[in-house]
Amino acid sequence: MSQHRHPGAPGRTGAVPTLPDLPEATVARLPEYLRALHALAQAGHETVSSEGLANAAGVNSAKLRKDLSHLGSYGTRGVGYDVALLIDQIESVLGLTQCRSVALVGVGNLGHALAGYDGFASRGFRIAALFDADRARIGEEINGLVVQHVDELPRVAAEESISIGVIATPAPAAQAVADQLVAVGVTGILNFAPCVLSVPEGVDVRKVDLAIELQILSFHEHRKASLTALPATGGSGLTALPGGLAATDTQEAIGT
Amino acid sequence: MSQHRHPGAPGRTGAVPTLPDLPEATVARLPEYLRALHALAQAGHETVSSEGLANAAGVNSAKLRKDLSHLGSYGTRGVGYDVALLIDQIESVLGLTQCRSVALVGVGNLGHALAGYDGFASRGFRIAALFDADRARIGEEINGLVVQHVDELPRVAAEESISIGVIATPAPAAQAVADQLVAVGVTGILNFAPCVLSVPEGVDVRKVDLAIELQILSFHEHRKASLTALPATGGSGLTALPGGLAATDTQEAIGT
DNA sequence: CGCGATTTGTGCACATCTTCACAAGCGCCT
DNA sequence: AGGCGCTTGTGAAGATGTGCACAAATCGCG
Repeated sequence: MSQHRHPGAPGRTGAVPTLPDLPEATVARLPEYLRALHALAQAGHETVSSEGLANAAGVNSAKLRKDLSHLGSYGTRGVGYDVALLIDQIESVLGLTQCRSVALVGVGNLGHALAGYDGFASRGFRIAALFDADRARIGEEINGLVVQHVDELPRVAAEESISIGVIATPAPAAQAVADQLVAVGVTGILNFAPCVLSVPEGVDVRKVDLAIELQILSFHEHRKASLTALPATGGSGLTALPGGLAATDTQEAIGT
Repeated sequence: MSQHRHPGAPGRTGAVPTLPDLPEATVARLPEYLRALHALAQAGHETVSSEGLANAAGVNSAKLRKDLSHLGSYGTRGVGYDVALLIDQIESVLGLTQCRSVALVGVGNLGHALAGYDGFASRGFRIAALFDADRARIGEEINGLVVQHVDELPRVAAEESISIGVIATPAPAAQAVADQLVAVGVTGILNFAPCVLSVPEGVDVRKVDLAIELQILSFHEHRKASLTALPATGGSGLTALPGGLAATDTQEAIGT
């Protein structure tokens, strides 16, 4: 809305002509479907039913069909979905047809691991540059990339268009880094620092906090322990209903 | 629904006696509140208003009040919440009053980083043991812990109670590791491997997939690019509604 | 002691997400 | 060609989550 700084090639997009206005919950699951589809393709499947794909992705088949229906009708009744076609469609919707460049800021413990993680490259992301604020770390080479000072960010961003920034710094430094990323036109940030970031409108921030995930697990452990410790609470008729443990984006009890 | 807590249990002032049956969305936010509260306590605040805490945690104040109301009434109208009391309450609900032991399986690139991550210890989790299947890695010492073969898991689990297992192995090995963890009684698993795990009922699995987060960001980038590239679509009535960019668990546009 | 300023806790309406159940469509077999 | 079994796509209902707006409660002050 305010700043449209398009990187270079506007061109006409050969892919999806409409803006499908997907539900966020669906968007969050599409990458999982994509991974499952790639695995199926690898295994030689040409088509897959909603049941089969849902199984591979760890979701309900009805949910999967509804999700896919939002992209259009790319299945064949009585047969299933064409694996290759569906892969193309989902990649197109997710914008993975072009390789996106990622800037990683903070090459500490976690940053190191992220820089070496090959799961990024294998899914269409290229780590374009590594930055750190610590002068002692500058010049270090990780996975073929040389760590640069974070002040170099504007220069690097001018050379190649960075579409996503990853923050793997300590929490106190994260806000300043976010500001710098925004300043060079980055509108998508993946934040591993345990803190809240303030960004202007139009910039997306996704947060991954490893300790939070553990604490959520801890809650469920705590609750399960309490349940087993209370054999007969005086209350209601239903005691331990088996299906009641499922969590929101937690897979549970997918029996063999 | 309304569970009233009798304060009249003399001498029985331990941790929460009731099972509050919290909404999952609330549980997922409690750790964030906890982090914000610790920061406030560090800064010397004794009390905080819902507005202030909501701001520090990056959420709506109404949502925060509703979340906290599920734990009981621990605020004072006209004043706010007692920071120290609220910390105790949330930690109690999350089961963080006892230090939980974590077993980490897979000390590759990511596992190394996790083993060295101090954000775990600072929030009540202790990495109790490191495992790997690769014989070449066994014996390596990371952060004061020696990497053991994953087959040692039963022995170690017998010595100290492991409540949570973290899987940081390559995807093909993850299911086998999960099975081994379940076999020794682990009922909470944090999975970093990009695959779906099958576990028996009663075992919680939370998944963190770094590439998926990037792909979700990619979608939003793609969509924003499409929006700016299409000034006037001839078709439907609604074109670009400005408030439609917010994502589910994505913070966006928290203005100054 | 009462009053106003302030803030919590919550009922209610709205939005989003999930799940069920079934009609419509497709291919295969006879 | 026609019927039959299978699978998709979707309307509707239910579940869950969100946000507004306001009554109830508390403190400080005159």
